[in-house]
Amino acid sequence: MTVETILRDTTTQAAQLPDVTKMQAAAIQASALLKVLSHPDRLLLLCQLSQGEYCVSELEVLIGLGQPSLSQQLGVLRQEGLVETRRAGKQIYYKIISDDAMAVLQVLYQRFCPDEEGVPA
Amino acid sequence: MTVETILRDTTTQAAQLPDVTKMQAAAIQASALLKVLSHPDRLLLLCQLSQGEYCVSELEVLIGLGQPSLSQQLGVLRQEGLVETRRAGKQIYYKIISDDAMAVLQVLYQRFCPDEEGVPA
DNA sequence: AATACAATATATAATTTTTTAATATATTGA
DNA sequence: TCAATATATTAAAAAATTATATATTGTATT
Repeated sequence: MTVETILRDTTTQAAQLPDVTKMQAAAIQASALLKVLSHPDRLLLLCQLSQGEYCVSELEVLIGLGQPSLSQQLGVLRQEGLVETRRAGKQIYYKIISDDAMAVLQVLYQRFCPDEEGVPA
Repeated sequence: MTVETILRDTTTQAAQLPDVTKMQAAAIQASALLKVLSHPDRLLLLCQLSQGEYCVSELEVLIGLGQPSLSQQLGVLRQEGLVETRRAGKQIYYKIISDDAMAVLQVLYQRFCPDEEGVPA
């Protein structure tokens, strides 16, 4: 089956698709973001950070990762431009600065973190 | 810094977070989905499939992947339960059956595929 | 029914990349 | 000098990539 056959066939939506080159460029960008998120520890880190700023030692306790591993994963998030740091004395605080990441996190939260009723008083 | 210190500190939101175990389980599930999506060819395939059903030979032309590689990536999508197949004669048609995947794709589309004005007549 | 071809899937293997994890060391600030 | 964090190193393991070959299933033809 040739491209022409497909494009000629008005019963498919192929003729109305955005052109493949642009889609490829977008797919490369998007998949790079997803790759960063597709790691359980990093994703958990971002979930935590989606709720506010935390310093490394707090994250270490909350996530349960050793310090070097944690710093390494935070380094990945920094390199990819998903988070930003702020120093306060000895501590370094991290927060999310990527809207794209936040948008994906929100969908994941809706889909994978079912609302639970708070424990009634 | 201890867990107790963090949880005692009402200035953080830590005390109100869902417990870490549940978050971890969700993170593992979610990151598994993201991992499947975090591959440019597979993501492009899913973008295409988000617009309807296509058979392998159509995808081969549209995505520009060789047949064995394409079948292999489709196999990954099948194994992960993201797509379903239907045989029609010699062709095998694929479509997306994962709502989770569709939800993520939709966000990606909004974020990475800027609306273009259609070519005016 | 026997043959041949088309569409798709699977297997194999070689190569290269990534990941992971542990340990050590460096940097910066109090 | 200690606490908090980052970086470097390295060994080991796991994954991805690509190419090629082969198997399966269905259709068409004789």
